[in-house]
Amino acid sequence: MSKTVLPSTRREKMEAKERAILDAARIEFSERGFENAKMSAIAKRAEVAEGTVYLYYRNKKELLDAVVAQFWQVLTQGARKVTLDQNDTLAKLKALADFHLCELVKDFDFVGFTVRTRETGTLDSPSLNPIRGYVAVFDEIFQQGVDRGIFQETAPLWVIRDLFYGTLEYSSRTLHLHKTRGADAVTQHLTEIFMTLYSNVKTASSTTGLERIEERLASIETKLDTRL
Amino acid sequence: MSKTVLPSTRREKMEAKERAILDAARIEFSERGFENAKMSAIAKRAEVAEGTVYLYYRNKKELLDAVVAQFWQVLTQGARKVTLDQNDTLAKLKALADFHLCELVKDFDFVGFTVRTRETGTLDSPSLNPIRGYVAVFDEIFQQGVDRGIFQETAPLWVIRDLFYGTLEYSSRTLHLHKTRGADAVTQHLTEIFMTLYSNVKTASSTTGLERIEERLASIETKLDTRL
DNA sequence: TCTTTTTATGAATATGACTCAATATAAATG
DNA sequence: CATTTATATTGAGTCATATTCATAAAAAGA
Repeated sequence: MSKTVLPSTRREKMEAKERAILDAARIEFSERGFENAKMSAIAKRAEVAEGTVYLYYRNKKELLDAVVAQFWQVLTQGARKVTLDQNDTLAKLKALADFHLCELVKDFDFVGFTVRTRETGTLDSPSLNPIRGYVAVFDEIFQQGVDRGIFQETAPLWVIRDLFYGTLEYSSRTLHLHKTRGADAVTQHLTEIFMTLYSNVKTASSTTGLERIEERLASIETKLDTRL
Repeated sequence: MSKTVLPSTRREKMEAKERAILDAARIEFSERGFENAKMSAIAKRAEVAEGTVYLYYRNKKELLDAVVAQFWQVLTQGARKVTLDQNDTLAKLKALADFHLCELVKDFDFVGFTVRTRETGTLDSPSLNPIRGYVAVFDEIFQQGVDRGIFQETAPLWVIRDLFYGTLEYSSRTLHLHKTRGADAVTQHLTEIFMTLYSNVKTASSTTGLERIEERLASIETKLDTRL
């Protein structure tokens, strides 16, 4: 029985060391980029010998993969959290878009790392799974919208998903280069697209168009009134 | 005067050598990727000594930059050609989208190379200019649409541009991984977006004034809601 | 032809990822 | 607790390859 109780000490030590290496690698990679990051520097930062790194990660590339995987896992947690705070499906999407764009601009380098990871990875390489988990967040929200009857799939889901993430990823580059511009405009626009393109609210009520317009105008008026 | 007439021989020789190196590099890079490409192999392919390469390009990275720049230049030519064949603005956009997506899937590696190039490049690094020239193709077409009165800028141009290229680039990855899926669905969908979102053709469809008003109201509402 | 300048060469250097025989540490055993 | 066995760590050494530089070849000029 001791085998299952005590080994924790030893295993814990190793796990701590693995974490230390991973953390050191994350810092080194994002500070210097992949090419310029030195394994020796990572080892020193993690306070282990150079050879030790290779006991935990087969090579530099695999170490990068692990760092990237961790990045997407953390991002997924954040996305889930931000998303749960919203009730409305559209608000969830907006929140996800804002979060995603903000994080990508902040940790811009990791997008590049991810591309590099993708280059060599096969279809079901473990390093790609965390990204799968991340994109699934969008899929779930959109699916929920379809279930609730407020969205309709006017195109294959993957097409819509690529529109969403593609726009955000590309915009993050632009925003990263031209720091002045606002991220709001992007997510705002994206939200509008989802409203006008996939929304299915025609059947929502049996009231006439005129009444609906009057209702909305009244709502807008009060909102504007309270604002000023 | 001989200085301006005869030097052509010498200069031409050098230019030919430079081209040979660039061509060799393009082949080597796309066959093996950046990391695995060997400078010695490039030199051998170009039939020059290893040191000669460094007379024309400061280092491996700069050689890659040159290859990437050439790639986008060629792409720009292709895009211009494909685009000029169309009269209708929307047809131009569709043609550009089809071309872009097709080329990106075909020469998928170069997208990765470009990211690598972007990583180290500053805002006006020469390696980024060819990409500028490329995205300008879209800008011109869209602007033309605005001028002709069939498009309206419901968002800043850069936002719309990023939607366009972002969607296509991201989709090219998906298509590259899952070869089975159709690229048509993507460009088709994108075209629809441009039709419904930016189109300004009052007479085109059977939409009533009521529906249009509702759409505008909806747009105003999201703007207000998401502002909070 | 001889001199000077430019261009090309590839052996030598430098760097950094990766290996492995030697060593230290921990667990198991008696 | 001493001893054996298993596991983990070390860092000096190997190897591959990008980059340099003294030297040579080629071209231009006189």
